[in-house]
Order: sequence, then C-alpha cells, then structure tokens
Amino acid sequence: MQDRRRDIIEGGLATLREYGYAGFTQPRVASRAGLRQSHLTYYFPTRLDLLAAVGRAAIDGQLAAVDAVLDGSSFEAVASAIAKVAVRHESTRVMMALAQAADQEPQLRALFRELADGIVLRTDRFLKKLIPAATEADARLLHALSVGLAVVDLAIGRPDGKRRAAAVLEAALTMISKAARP
Amino acid sequence: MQDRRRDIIEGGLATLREYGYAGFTQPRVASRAGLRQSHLTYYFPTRLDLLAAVGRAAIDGQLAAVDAVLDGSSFEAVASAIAKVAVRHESTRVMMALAQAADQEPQLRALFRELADGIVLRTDRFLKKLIPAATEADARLLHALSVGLAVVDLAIGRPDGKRRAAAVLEAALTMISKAARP
DNA sequence: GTCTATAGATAGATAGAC
DNA sequence: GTCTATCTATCTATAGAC
Repeated sequence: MQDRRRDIIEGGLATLREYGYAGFTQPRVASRAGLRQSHLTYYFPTRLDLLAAVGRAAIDGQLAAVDAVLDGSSFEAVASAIAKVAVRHESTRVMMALAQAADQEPQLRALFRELADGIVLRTDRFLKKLIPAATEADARLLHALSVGLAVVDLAIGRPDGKRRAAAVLEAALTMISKAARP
Repeated sequence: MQDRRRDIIEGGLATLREYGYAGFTQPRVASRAGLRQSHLTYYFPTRLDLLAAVGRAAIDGQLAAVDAVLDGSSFEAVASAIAKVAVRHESTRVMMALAQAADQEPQLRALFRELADGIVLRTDRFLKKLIPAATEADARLLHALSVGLAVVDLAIGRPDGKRRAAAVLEAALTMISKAARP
C-alpha cells in the first residue's frame, strides 16, 4: 500500500544524495522510482510537494542516525562517531539541499528548523550525561561545528577528511569538558 | 577595457547572492549584466567557464572581507566581527554555491580549497596575536564553526541569528584562550 | 486509482550576421 | 570584436485515456 509514494520518496532521497539540490528534478526522481515524470506529478502535484515529502523523510532519517550514533558511544569514541555521521558526503549533500530549499522556499523553513532543533536537543541530552555542567550553548556549538566540518569537507574532499574532522571535534569536546570544571 | 567581462562577473555574483547555486543560470546572469545569454557565451563559452570566473571573484571578495574584519578588531569585538562577516545571508549563499559547485565540478575544487585555506591562514595569524599559544587546529575549529553557524542561520532565518552566532563564537574563543593557558 | 501524451517554459550551446 | 537568431535538450505542469 502506497508503495509508489515510498518508492518516489526513496528515489528523491537518492537523487539528493547524488546530485544535491540543484540536480533535484522530477524526471530524475521519477526514473529512480521506476515511473515517468508525468505520473509522478499525480502523487506529488508540484515540485514543492515532492520536496517537502522527501525533506520530511530525510529529516527523520538523519535524526535516527544521530540517535543511533549518540546512544552507544563512550566519551572517547563520541568525536569520531559524530564525525562519522556528520561527514558522510551523501548525507551532507542531502542536508545542504534542505538548507538551500529552506532558504529559497519559506514553506520549508519549519522543516529545517525541526532538524536543527532536534539535533541540538539530542546533543544536549547526550552531552549532559558525559559532562553534567555542559549547557545547551555547548550543544549548539557542537552542532554548528559538525555542520561546518561537513560542508567544508564535502567541497574540498580531502582523503583524510573524516579523520581531520574527528580531530577537531575531539578538541572541541575536550575544551568543553575543561571549561565546564575549571 | 573588458568592462563587459566585469559586468558579467558582477551579474554572476548578484545572481548567486540572490538565488544560490541552483538559480545560477546564464539568462539570469546575462540579464543582470545587460546583455543576452547568447552574447554572454562569447565571453564565457560554457557555464563552467562562467562559474569559475565568478567563483574566483567571490573568493577574492570574501578573503578581502575577512582581512578587513580581522585587522581592526579587539579580542572583545572579534566574535561579533566574525559573526558579522560570516552570517550575512548574501555571502553565505555565495559561499554555499561555491561549496556545491566544487562538489559537483571537480575542476572547481582547487578554488574552494584556496578559500578555506586562505581563511584558516588568516584566522591562525590573527588568533596567535591574541593568544600566542593558539594553534592552527584552533583556527580550523573557528573556521568550521563560522561556516556551520552561517549555513544553519541561512536556512532557519531567526531574527536574532547574528547575535546568537556571535554568542557561540565568543564562547568558543573564550574556551580556546582558557585551554591555551590552563 | 494508474498512467501517458503533450503543452509551455526555460536551459545551454552553436552558427553566423555585422 | 560585438551581437543575435536559433537549435536542441530538459524541466514543470496539465489534460485526459484507460
């Protein structure tokens, strides 16, 4: 039931992963989903409808990935764990696409805000378990830092990008824990 | 001399500022520059040629802006100064466009890398004047943090985004200076 | 509900006039 | 060198067949 919708959304995610926002076209998504563009518009009448549905799925997926990473990590491993989920080019492309979509289409802003707030909330909860004195400001810092590392690495594509990002995140975590108990 | 080229590049920058990478089309750029698309292709035969020239101008401009901000700032003011140059939606759109272009067009990667390295270098030099024990890793952290704050704020568009970004940057700077002399 | 043909708009690139 | 007409490809959306 509603396999078509699921297929289309999956095709939309694949398209964003590969081409980003600029390459997100209905023909490409339709081809990935195994139907024609003119049929796709039956399920999602406009490009914006499609984008909203795909964005919703992307956010759910990303928050689930964050949960999975934060749940089972020790303090030592958390930096490389965050780096692993943040600096994955496929998901960075999807997240950047959402950011751009939110910038260009005001109707999608709430969606992106939900993503950012969700990640900060999860990071905050996790951080407080490790460092009781940590604040939400620390979580916001870690979030923005992860985003920046991911974006820069996507564009530069250094072979050791993931490792470098993990090192920066680890330094930030160490500083946060030191600052919390001087 | 070569006013046309200059006009076109200026039109390209304006287009990126307003529409981002996805909206960067030759007709739009040409219209901004006061000529037709079919004429624009005489100066820049392909879209990639145009993008490279506009990207070059964007990088020069951004590095100059970073220089201007870092030169005349006290320690107290630097966080809000960085936030001011980083969290400007027009320039964020341009920088994100470059990141995406670099991701999709391998020939543009060197350009983006030059931008990132240039900012880190400048940040490092500035930081060492404020905090002699600061390292390049600290500069990389500040750079990634600025990028992340800018991207997130662009997509969410909070009215007090600039202030919030400045607060996070200030917290990071304070932590760096404390960590450097424990 | 499932699907296609096709219209209408816009993109990028070429050939060639002046 | 300056500029335009125009071709081809691609995109989004609509009308309508089954």
